[in-house]
Amino acid sequence: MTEHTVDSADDESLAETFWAVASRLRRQTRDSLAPWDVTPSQSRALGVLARHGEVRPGTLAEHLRIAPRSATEVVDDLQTRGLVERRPDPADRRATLVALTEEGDRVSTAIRAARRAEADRFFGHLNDTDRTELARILRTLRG
Amino acid sequence: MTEHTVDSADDESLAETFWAVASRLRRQTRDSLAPWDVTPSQSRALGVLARHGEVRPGTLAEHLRIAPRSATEVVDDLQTRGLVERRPDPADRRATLVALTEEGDRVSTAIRAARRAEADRFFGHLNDTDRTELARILRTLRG
DNA sequence: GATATTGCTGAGGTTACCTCATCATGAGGT
DNA sequence: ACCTCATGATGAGGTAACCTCAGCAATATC
Repeated sequence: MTEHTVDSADDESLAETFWAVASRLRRQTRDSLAPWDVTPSQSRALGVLARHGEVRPGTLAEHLRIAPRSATEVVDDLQTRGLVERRPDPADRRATLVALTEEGDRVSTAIRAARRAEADRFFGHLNDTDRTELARILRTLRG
Repeated sequence: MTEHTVDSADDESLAETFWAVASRLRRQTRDSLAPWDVTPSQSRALGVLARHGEVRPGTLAEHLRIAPRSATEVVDDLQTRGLVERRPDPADRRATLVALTEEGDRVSTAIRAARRAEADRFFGHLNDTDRTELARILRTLRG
Protein backbone atom coordinates (compact mmCIF):
# COMPACT_ATOMS: atom_id res chain seq x y z
CA MET A 1 0.00 0.00 0.00
CA THR A 2 2.64 2.45 -1.06
CA GLU A 3 1.96 6.01 -2.03
CA HIS A 4 3.05 5.04 -5.46
CA THR A 5 0.09 2.73 -5.94
CA VAL A 6 -2.32 5.41 -4.87
CA ASP A 7 -0.72 7.90 -7.21
CA SER A 8 -0.99 5.51 -10.09
CA ALA A 9 -4.71 5.22 -9.60
CA ASP A 10 -4.94 8.99 -9.53
CA ASP A 11 -2.94 9.24 -12.69
CA GLU A 12 -5.41 7.20 -14.60
CA SER A 13 -8.25 9.53 -13.83
CA LEU A 14 -5.84 12.38 -14.43
CA ALA A 15 -5.53 11.31 -18.05
CA GLU A 16 -9.29 11.04 -18.30
CA THR A 17 -9.81 14.46 -16.82
CA PHE A 18 -7.23 15.81 -19.19
CA TRP A 19 -9.15 14.47 -22.17
CA ALA A 20 -12.43 15.80 -20.88
CA VAL A 21 -10.88 19.25 -20.70
CA ALA A 22 -9.34 18.81 -24.15
CA SER A 23 -12.73 17.95 -25.59
CA ARG A 24 -14.33 21.02 -24.07
CA LEU A 25 -11.56 23.28 -25.26
CA ARG A 26 -11.72 21.83 -28.76
CA ARG A 27 -15.43 22.51 -29.08
CA GLN A 28 -15.10 26.02 -27.77
CA THR A 29 -12.22 26.79 -30.09
CA ARG A 30 -14.17 25.48 -33.04
CA ASP A 31 -17.13 27.66 -32.14
CA SER A 32 -15.07 30.77 -31.63
CA LEU A 33 -13.53 30.24 -35.06
CA ALA A 34 -16.85 29.75 -36.83
CA PRO A 35 -17.30 33.36 -37.99
CA TRP A 36 -14.28 33.02 -40.27
CA ASP A 37 -15.04 29.55 -41.55
CA VAL A 38 -11.59 28.48 -40.48
CA THR A 39 -10.78 25.22 -38.71
CA PRO A 40 -8.55 25.02 -35.63
CA SER A 41 -5.62 23.55 -37.50
CA GLN A 42 -5.90 26.24 -40.15
CA SER A 43 -5.88 28.88 -37.49
CA ARG A 44 -2.78 27.38 -35.93
CA ALA A 45 -1.08 27.55 -39.31
CA LEU A 46 -2.16 31.16 -39.73
CA GLY A 47 -0.62 31.87 -36.35
CA VAL A 48 2.72 30.39 -37.40
CA LEU A 49 2.68 32.41 -40.60
CA ALA A 50 1.82 35.60 -38.74
CA ARG A 51 4.70 35.04 -36.36
CA HIS A 52 7.32 33.81 -38.80
CA GLY A 53 6.43 35.39 -42.12
CA GLU A 54 6.81 33.26 -45.23
CA VAL A 55 7.97 29.72 -44.59
CA ARG A 56 8.27 26.48 -46.51
CA PRO A 57 5.60 23.83 -45.96
CA GLY A 58 8.17 21.60 -44.30
CA THR A 59 9.05 24.31 -41.81
CA LEU A 60 5.41 24.94 -41.16
CA ALA A 61 5.02 21.23 -40.44
CA GLU A 62 7.80 21.39 -37.88
CA HIS A 63 6.21 24.31 -36.09
CA LEU A 64 2.86 22.54 -36.06
CA ARG A 65 4.50 19.23 -35.15
CA ILE A 66 2.77 17.36 -37.94
CA ALA A 67 4.01 15.41 -40.98
CA PRO A 68 5.12 17.46 -43.99
CA ARG A 69 2.39 15.93 -46.10
CA SER A 70 -0.21 17.17 -43.65
CA ALA A 71 1.13 20.71 -43.90
CA THR A 72 0.61 20.57 -47.66
CA GLU A 73 -3.01 19.85 -46.94
CA VAL A 74 -3.48 22.73 -44.53
CA VAL A 75 -1.83 25.08 -47.01
CA ASP A 76 -4.14 23.78 -49.75
CA ASP A 77 -7.17 24.64 -47.65
CA LEU A 78 -5.91 28.08 -46.73
CA GLN A 79 -5.05 28.78 -50.34
CA THR A 80 -8.54 27.77 -51.45
CA ARG A 81 -9.90 30.32 -49.00
CA GLY A 82 -7.49 32.89 -50.36
CA LEU A 83 -5.74 33.37 -47.04
CA VAL A 84 -2.29 32.29 -48.15
CA GLU A 85 -0.39 32.09 -51.40
CA ARG A 86 2.43 29.88 -52.58
CA ARG A 87 5.41 31.26 -54.41
CA PRO A 88 8.59 29.61 -55.58
CA ASP A 89 11.53 29.80 -53.21
CA PRO A 90 14.19 31.78 -55.10
CA ALA A 91 16.88 29.94 -53.16
CA ASP A 92 15.78 26.40 -54.02
CA ARG A 93 13.60 25.51 -56.97
CA ARG A 94 12.30 22.38 -55.25
CA ALA A 95 10.88 24.46 -52.47
CA THR A 96 7.81 26.64 -52.11
CA LEU A 97 7.25 29.55 -49.82
CA VAL A 98 3.91 30.03 -48.15
CA ALA A 99 2.89 33.54 -47.20
CA LEU A 100 -0.21 35.27 -45.89
CA THR A 101 -2.23 37.25 -48.39
CA GLU A 102 -3.57 40.64 -47.33
CA GLU A 103 -6.85 38.96 -46.55
CA GLY A 104 -5.02 36.27 -44.62
CA ASP A 105 -3.24 38.90 -42.63
CA ARG A 106 -6.49 40.61 -41.75
CA VAL A 107 -8.20 37.36 -40.84
CA SER A 108 -5.31 36.12 -38.76
CA THR A 109 -5.27 39.34 -36.80
CA ALA A 110 -8.98 39.08 -36.15
CA ILE A 111 -8.63 35.47 -35.13
CA ARG A 112 -5.80 36.27 -32.80
CA ALA A 113 -8.13 38.63 -30.94
CA ALA A 114 -10.95 36.10 -30.92
CA ARG A 115 -8.71 33.35 -29.62
CA ARG A 116 -7.54 35.62 -26.88
CA ALA A 117 -11.13 36.26 -25.85
CA GLU A 118 -11.85 32.57 -26.07
CA ALA A 119 -8.89 31.69 -23.90
CA ASP A 120 -10.03 34.31 -21.42
CA ARG A 121 -13.38 32.63 -21.25
CA PHE A 122 -11.92 29.17 -20.94
CA PHE A 123 -8.98 29.66 -18.65
CA GLY A 124 -10.61 32.66 -17.01
CA HIS A 125 -12.30 30.35 -14.53
CA LEU A 126 -8.89 29.98 -12.97
CA ASN A 127 -7.29 32.54 -10.74
CA ASP A 128 -3.90 33.96 -11.68
CA THR A 129 -1.97 31.57 -9.48
CA ASP A 130 -3.62 28.49 -10.92
CA ARG A 131 -3.11 29.72 -14.44
CA THR A 132 0.57 30.23 -13.85
CA GLU A 133 0.87 26.84 -12.19
CA LEU A 134 -0.97 25.14 -15.02
CA ALA A 135 1.28 26.76 -17.60
CA ARG A 136 4.38 25.67 -15.73
CA ILE A 137 3.19 22.08 -15.25
CA LEU A 138 2.10 21.75 -18.86
CA ARG A 139 5.44 23.02 -20.08
CA THR A 140 7.08 20.28 -18.00
CA LEU A 141 4.86 17.68 -19.64
CA ARG A 142 5.34 18.97 -23.14
CA GLY A 143 8.94 17.81 -23.02
CA MET B 1 -0.67 47.83 -19.11
CA THR B 2 -3.01 45.96 -16.85
CA GLU B 3 -2.33 42.51 -15.53
CA HIS B 4 -5.31 41.39 -17.48
CA THR B 5 -3.70 42.13 -20.81
CA VAL B 6 -0.61 40.23 -19.87
CA ASP B 7 -2.68 37.30 -18.71
CA SER B 8 -4.52 37.21 -21.98
CA ALA B 9 -1.32 36.87 -23.89
CA ASP B 10 -0.25 34.11 -21.54
CA ASP B 11 -3.53 32.34 -22.02
CA GLU B 12 -3.04 32.09 -25.71
CA SER B 13 0.21 30.22 -25.36
CA LEU B 14 -1.40 28.26 -22.54
CA ALA B 15 -3.83 26.82 -25.04
CA GLU B 16 -0.99 26.00 -27.38
CA THR B 17 0.99 24.32 -24.67
CA PHE B 18 -2.08 22.39 -23.70
CA TRP B 19 -2.46 21.05 -27.23
CA ALA B 20 1.20 20.14 -27.45
CA VAL B 21 0.81 18.07 -24.31
CA ALA B 22 -2.40 16.54 -25.63
CA SER B 23 -0.65 15.50 -28.80
CA ARG B 24 2.16 13.84 -26.87
CA LEU B 25 -0.23 12.04 -24.58
CA ARG B 26 -2.34 10.85 -27.49
CA ARG B 27 0.61 9.28 -29.24
CA GLN B 28 1.82 7.59 -26.11
CA THR B 29 -1.61 6.24 -25.30
CA ARG B 30 -1.96 4.86 -28.78
CA ASP B 31 1.37 3.12 -28.50
CA SER B 32 0.68 1.64 -25.10
CA LEU B 33 -2.59 0.24 -26.42
CA ALA B 34 -1.06 -1.30 -29.53
CA PRO B 35 -0.54 -4.82 -28.09
CA TRP B 36 -4.30 -5.30 -27.86
CA ASP B 37 -5.20 -3.72 -31.17
CA VAL B 38 -7.61 -1.45 -29.38
CA THR B 39 -7.99 2.25 -30.08
CA PRO B 40 -8.09 4.89 -27.35
CA SER B 41 -11.81 5.46 -27.67
CA GLN B 42 -12.47 1.75 -27.50
CA SER B 43 -10.39 1.49 -24.39
CA ARG B 44 -12.34 4.32 -22.81
CA ALA B 45 -15.54 2.45 -23.53
CA LEU B 46 -14.09 -0.72 -22.04
CA GLY B 47 -13.27 1.30 -18.94
CA VAL B 48 -16.84 2.48 -18.59
CA LEU B 49 -18.16 -1.05 -19.02
CA ALA B 50 -15.70 -2.41 -16.47
CA ARG B 51 -16.78 0.22 -13.96
CA HIS B 52 -20.52 0.18 -14.59
CA GLY B 53 -21.31 -3.30 -15.85
CA GLU B 54 -23.86 -3.63 -18.63
CA VAL B 55 -25.24 -0.35 -19.93
CA ARG B 56 -27.27 0.85 -22.86
CA PRO B 57 -25.45 2.50 -25.76
CA GLY B 58 -27.07 5.81 -24.88
CA THR B 59 -25.78 5.62 -21.32
CA LEU B 60 -22.35 4.71 -22.59
CA ALA B 61 -22.48 7.79 -24.80
CA GLU B 62 -23.24 9.98 -21.80
CA HIS B 63 -20.31 8.60 -19.87
CA LEU B 64 -18.02 9.13 -22.83
CA ARG B 65 -19.58 12.52 -23.57
CA ILE B 66 -20.19 11.69 -27.20
CA ALA B 67 -23.33 11.49 -29.37
CA PRO B 68 -25.43 8.33 -29.02
CA ARG B 69 -24.80 7.47 -32.64
CA SER B 70 -21.07 7.48 -31.99
CA ALA B 71 -21.47 5.06 -29.12
CA THR B 72 -23.19 2.62 -31.47
CA GLU B 73 -20.05 2.77 -33.57
CA VAL B 74 -17.67 2.08 -30.71
CA VAL B 75 -19.82 -0.82 -29.60
CA ASP B 76 -19.80 -2.18 -33.17
CA ASP B 77 -16.02 -2.18 -33.19
CA LEU B 78 -15.72 -3.80 -29.79
CA GLN B 79 -18.27 -6.42 -30.77
CA THR B 80 -16.34 -7.22 -33.94
CA ARG B 81 -13.29 -7.84 -31.77
CA GLY B 82 -15.41 -10.03 -29.51
CA LEU B 83 -14.83 -7.85 -26.48
CA VAL B 84 -18.46 -6.94 -25.83
CA GLU B 85 -21.84 -8.42 -26.64
CA ARG B 86 -25.26 -6.90 -27.14
CA ARG B 87 -28.34 -8.36 -25.57
CA PRO B 88 -31.91 -7.11 -25.48
CA ASP B 89 -32.90 -5.08 -22.46
CA PRO B 90 -35.62 -7.10 -20.73
CA ALA B 91 -37.09 -3.87 -19.37
CA ASP B 92 -37.50 -2.09 -22.69
CA ARG B 93 -37.72 -3.77 -26.05
CA ARG B 94 -36.37 -0.72 -27.84
CA ALA B 95 -33.18 -0.85 -25.83
CA THR B 96 -30.03 -2.95 -25.98
CA LEU B 97 -27.63 -3.74 -23.21
CA VAL B 98 -23.91 -3.82 -23.87
CA ALA B 99 -21.77 -6.04 -21.66
CA LEU B 100 -18.17 -7.19 -21.60
CA THR B 101 -17.51 -10.73 -22.76
CA GLU B 102 -15.07 -12.86 -20.78
CA GLU B 103 -12.39 -11.90 -23.26
CA GLY B 104 -13.39 -8.28 -22.94
CA ASP B 105 -13.11 -8.53 -19.21
CA ARG B 106 -9.63 -9.99 -19.46
CA VAL B 107 -8.49 -7.42 -21.99
CA SER B 108 -9.92 -4.49 -20.08
CA THR B 109 -8.12 -5.61 -16.96
CA ALA B 110 -4.85 -5.89 -18.84
CA ILE B 111 -5.37 -2.50 -20.42
CA ARG B 112 -6.14 -0.94 -17.09
CA ALA B 113 -2.71 -2.06 -15.89
CA ALA B 114 -1.02 -0.85 -19.06
CA ARG B 115 -2.69 2.53 -18.90
CA ARG B 116 -1.58 2.86 -15.34
CA ALA B 117 2.00 2.20 -16.36
CA GLU B 118 1.64 4.61 -19.25
CA ALA B 119 0.27 7.32 -16.99
CA ASP B 120 3.17 6.70 -14.63
CA ARG B 121 5.55 7.28 -17.45
CA PHE B 122 3.77 10.36 -18.68
CA PHE B 123 2.77 12.12 -15.50
CA GLY B 124 5.66 10.58 -13.60
CA HIS B 125 7.86 13.50 -14.60
CA LEU B 126 5.84 15.53 -12.14
CA ASN B 127 6.30 15.41 -8.42
CA ASP B 128 3.36 14.52 -6.20
CA THR B 129 2.45 18.11 -5.48
CA ASP B 130 2.33 19.10 -9.13
CA ARG B 131 0.29 16.06 -10.00
CA THR B 132 -2.27 16.88 -7.37
CA GLU B 133 -2.35 20.51 -8.46
CA LEU B 134 -2.80 19.55 -12.09
CA ALA B 135 -5.66 17.22 -11.24
CA ARG B 136 -7.38 19.91 -9.24
CA ILE B 137 -6.96 22.59 -11.90
CA LEU B 138 -8.12 20.30 -14.69
CA ARG B 139 -11.21 19.36 -12.72
CA THR B 140 -11.99 23.06 -12.45
CA LEU B 141 -11.68 23.44 -16.21
CA ARG B 142 -13.69 20.36 -17.05
CA GLY B 143 -16.79 22.15 -15.78
C1' DG C 1 28.24 12.24 -63.85
C1' DA C 2 26.29 8.71 -60.83
C1' DT C 3 24.12 8.46 -56.41
C1' DA C 4 21.95 9.89 -52.37
C1' DT C 5 19.18 13.28 -50.23
C1' DT C 6 15.69 16.74 -49.89
C1' DG C 7 11.10 19.12 -50.71
C1' DC C 8 6.74 18.65 -52.12
C1' DT C 9 2.61 16.30 -53.41
C1' DG C 10 -0.76 12.40 -55.29
C1' DA C 11 -3.12 8.43 -53.72
C1' DG C 12 -5.27 6.23 -50.33
C1' DG C 13 -6.19 5.08 -45.39
C1' DT C 14 -7.55 5.83 -40.38
C1' DT C 15 -9.75 7.58 -36.12
C1' DA C 16 -13.22 9.63 -33.90
C1' DC C 17 -16.38 12.20 -34.13
C1' DC C 18 -20.84 14.57 -36.15
C1' DT C 19 -26.00 15.31 -38.12
C1' DC C 20 -30.18 13.82 -40.13
C1' DA C 21 -33.59 10.43 -41.25
C1' DT C 22 -35.83 6.13 -40.12
C1' DC C 23 -37.91 2.48 -37.52
C1' DA C 24 -39.67 0.16 -33.56
C1' DT C 25 -41.28 0.65 -29.10
C1' DG C 26 -43.13 2.97 -25.08
C1' DA C 27 -46.05 6.42 -22.53
C1' DG C 28 -49.97 9.30 -22.23
C1' DG C 29 -54.23 11.07 -23.45
C1' DT C 30 -59.19 10.65 -25.22
C1' DA D 1 -58.71 0.89 -29.62
C1' DC D 2 -56.39 4.65 -31.52
C1' DC D 3 -53.55 8.63 -32.09
C1' DT D 4 -49.56 11.38 -30.90
C1' DC D 5 -45.34 12.36 -29.05
C1' DA D 6 -41.04 10.88 -26.97
C1' DT D 7 -37.25 7.71 -26.82
C1' DG D 8 -33.53 4.10 -28.16
C1' DA D 9 -30.87 2.47 -31.63
C1' DT D 10 -29.09 2.56 -36.09
C1' DG D 11 -28.35 3.47 -41.48
C1' DA D 12 -26.50 6.83 -44.50
C1' DG D 13 -23.45 10.15 -45.29
C1' DG D 14 -20.11 13.72 -43.92
C1' DT D 15 -15.97 16.11 -41.64
C1' DA D 16 -11.37 17.37 -39.54
C1' DA D 17 -6.98 16.19 -38.90
C1' DC D 18 -4.01 13.58 -39.13
C1' DC D 19 -1.03 9.33 -41.25
C1' DT D 20 2.16 6.35 -44.71
C1' DC D 21 4.03 5.23 -49.03
C1' DA D 22 5.42 6.17 -53.66
C1' DG D 23 7.04 9.29 -57.12
C1' DC D 24 8.93 13.40 -59.26
C1' DA D 25 12.08 17.20 -59.57
C1' DA D 26 15.97 19.59 -57.87
C1' DT D 27 20.07 19.88 -55.12
C1' DA D 28 24.23 18.18 -52.77
C1' DT D 29 28.06 14.91 -52.54
C1' DC D 30 31.48 12.06 -54.06
